[in-house]
Amino acid sequence: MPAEADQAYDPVAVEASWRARWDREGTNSFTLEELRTAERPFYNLMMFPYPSAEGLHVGNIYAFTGADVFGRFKRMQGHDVFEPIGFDAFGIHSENFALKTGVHPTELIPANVANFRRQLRRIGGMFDWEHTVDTTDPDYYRWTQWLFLQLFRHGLAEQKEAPVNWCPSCMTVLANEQVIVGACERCGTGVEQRFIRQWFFRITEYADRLLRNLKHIDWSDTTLKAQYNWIGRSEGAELHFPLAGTDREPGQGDTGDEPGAGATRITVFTTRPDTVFGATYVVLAPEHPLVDAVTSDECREVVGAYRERTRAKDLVARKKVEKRKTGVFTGGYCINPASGDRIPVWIADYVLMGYGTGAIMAVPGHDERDFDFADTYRLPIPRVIAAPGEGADTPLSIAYEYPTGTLVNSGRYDGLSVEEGKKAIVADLAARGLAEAKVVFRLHDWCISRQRYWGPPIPIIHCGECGPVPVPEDDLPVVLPHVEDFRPDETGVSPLSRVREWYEVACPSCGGDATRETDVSDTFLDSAWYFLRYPSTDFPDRPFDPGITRRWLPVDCYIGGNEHAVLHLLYSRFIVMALHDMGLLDFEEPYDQFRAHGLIIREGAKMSKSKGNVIIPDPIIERYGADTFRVYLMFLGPFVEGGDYQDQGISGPHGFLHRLWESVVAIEDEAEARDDIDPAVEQKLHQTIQRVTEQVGTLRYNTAIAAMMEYLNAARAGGRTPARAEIEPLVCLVAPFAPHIAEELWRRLGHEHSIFEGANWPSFDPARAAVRVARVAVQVNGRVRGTVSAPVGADREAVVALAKSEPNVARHLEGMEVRRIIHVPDRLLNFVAAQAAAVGGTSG
RNA sequence: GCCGAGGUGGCGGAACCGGUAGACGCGAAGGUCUCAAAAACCUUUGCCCUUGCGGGCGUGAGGGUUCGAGUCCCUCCCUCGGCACCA
Repeated sequence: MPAEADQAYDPVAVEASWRARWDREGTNSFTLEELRTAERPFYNLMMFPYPSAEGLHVGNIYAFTGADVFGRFKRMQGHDVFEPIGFDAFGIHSENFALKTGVHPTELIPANVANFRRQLRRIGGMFDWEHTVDTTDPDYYRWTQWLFLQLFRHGLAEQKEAPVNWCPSCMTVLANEQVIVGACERCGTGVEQRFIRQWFFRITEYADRLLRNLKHIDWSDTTLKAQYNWIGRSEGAELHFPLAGTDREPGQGDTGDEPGAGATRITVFTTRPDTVFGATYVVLAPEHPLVDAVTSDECREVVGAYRERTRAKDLVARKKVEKRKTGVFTGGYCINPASGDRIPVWIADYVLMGYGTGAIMAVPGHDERDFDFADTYRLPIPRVIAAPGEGADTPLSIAYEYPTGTLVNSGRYDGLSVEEGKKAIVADLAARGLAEAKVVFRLHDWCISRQRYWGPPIPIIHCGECGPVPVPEDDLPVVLPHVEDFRPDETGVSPLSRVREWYEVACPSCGGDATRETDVSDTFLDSAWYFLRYPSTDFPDRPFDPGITRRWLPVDCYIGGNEHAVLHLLYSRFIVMALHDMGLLDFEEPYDQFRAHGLIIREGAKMSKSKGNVIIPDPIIERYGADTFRVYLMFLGPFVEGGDYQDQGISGPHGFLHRLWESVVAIEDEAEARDDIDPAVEQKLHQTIQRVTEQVGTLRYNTAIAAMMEYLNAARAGGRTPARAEIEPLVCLVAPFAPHIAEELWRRLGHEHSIFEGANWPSFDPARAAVRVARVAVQVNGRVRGTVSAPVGADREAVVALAKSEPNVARHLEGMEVRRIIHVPDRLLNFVAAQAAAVGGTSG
């Protein structure tokens, strides 16, 4: 019946017609009723993209295809798979683009989103277009602002002073990525640090729980490790070093270590209190509040200059490792609480105010950075830990940092192990009020303030009388006002504060004159809860519906890039944990399973716009079709590791789909099943179903595709036409990878419904997959000398007999004495043999 | 510097739990079909020696354990990704 033209595989036509049918029939979308009643809900999430002007990047397509394959696979196994997509459209890139091209983000973003939607449809993702999210939509960010208010109410949002990168020429705050070797990326002016008041979420309160929960979530190993290291729990102690005056005036000791004039001691944090006898000086961060108090008059000028220089460094430079450490002596001294020695106080920019107490005790003998510093400034480097085989006087040529050994030069603690020393010293100092055991985390609080335009305004009103007052929830959203030119001006105030009718408001609490917060929030806040919104987009009056949320969350499978291994994933875990504690969610981890995918490179090189080697998907899809493109992307390497896109390689998958098409077309008109199923092909089919099922389930897509290719090759070997029962299951196996062609072939095989409606994933019969004859490798002294075929499970004697009758094996055993026989059933037989002893003499 | 991942044919990559290294695909060579081209199909393809049978070598380098190592252990080299001098 089909016309001649209908017989040839035309991917573009097939794909267009099936996309239309999916839309028409709502194949991939849920109604509210369906969301409420789905019996086997499976929430398949992927990281939503930033809709750039360049269009969908292959990296995005790679990630989405891999996630979509998994979703379709689950669906064919009978799950109700919800697979939403959205747009993470706020942020710095739109602002930059706008400043460069003059296109306002409010025009740019809708155009980009429209283009992304077109491209996303084209790649054949199973997206539910009835449930999408756009973070710049006031109907979305209204709830982002609501979320801020919940955190504020529960004491998890607070204002603190914090440093930012400031470009004095652009008069604006820069992100770390906008600072290029200490200069502004736009104008090249040197960047400096400024301290400004900003909003923080107190994620550190959750540090311990965020760390503990890592033990029971099913995530990629690398991602778990990254989170573990990022949170960075370290056990140690705070030690107090009483001030001891300057060179001129001796100090007097009392208590209290509050920063400022009255303070009389420096508190440091250390993980190695056992090395305290080796602390020969103390270093303060240049910003430390005690610097003024300890600095002597002689040193004041030098110290002031050094602090100036530090301030002039940008945040990126501060954190970079420099070989040569710098610092200056303050002229002040303090007392080592363990040894009682009077030791100098320095300041140096390798000590950061943001970590621990902003002060360290320097133990040059046992810390590499302190060693370098002491070496540079000729400070003493005593040894206080001896490794096995070393003594108290063994010279140190480098810092000995290993946490094992014995204490030396440490008074009455000599001879204790590192562990014992830690305990004893902290206990004794604590008894004298000079120490407390403490756990610190390297995780900082989450700064969500952005001094920018393109983001959701933070819903706070500042009132002279009442302080910061939350915007009443009924007044949400606080709509971002349209500012045509949001460039900063000489006034140095935020662009939002120039919109007076927006900026000036009555205080919701007292009614007096007040002003709105002009910072917008971090885009990481937008993405910290978007997965809660997707299934509830049908509800305009609540962020997430409790019933729907209970049915669909937590997310069953989340696939995304490891570039978000830390921040995004950690922040969303924190938000969910906080909402859980507020009683708004009944789970505390958002993602049951997370898998990080790899990166895709091209012809061995990283893709970048500047190199001009970026893959542009549209022409490839036009030429080969989305199905071929998808199969190729999944074939070129293990999904979790990424792979190398080689332009010519796509012809392999293309040919495969062609052959599959031809095999179906060759039999589609046949009335009923032919009877010529080849037993060998049948066996291979069952093996293939087994392999593909296992491998797709564990994201080993490349080998799953290889197995399918191998099977099709076998079914068509010698020009044979596969029978219907041989080819139909393959159509199903291919479907998650190449959904359009699978639908078309499924229809041609006589099925009315979509291949994705109903549990069409084929099952295999282990009995039919079982191998009956094994090929056993025969070795003589570990070298393969032949192969024999033996029935599966054949015993040692039988295999030995077969092996010995193999001529080449027999030849190698001639004149040898077999000492041992290793038999690995169904795999291998190894004769361990030596030259028979009897033969004397030599031979050439 | 630290953390993480990884080094296998001309190329991308396979290889269960230590058991025939190189599946699958690209590329290359030869062939079939065709007026021709494309597509498709068939054969060969790790390197070296050999007409053939067969043999030797071979998974970044060097050692080790083992009947047997791409896989386990030690030392070293290189590549990629991430980063925060975190005390």
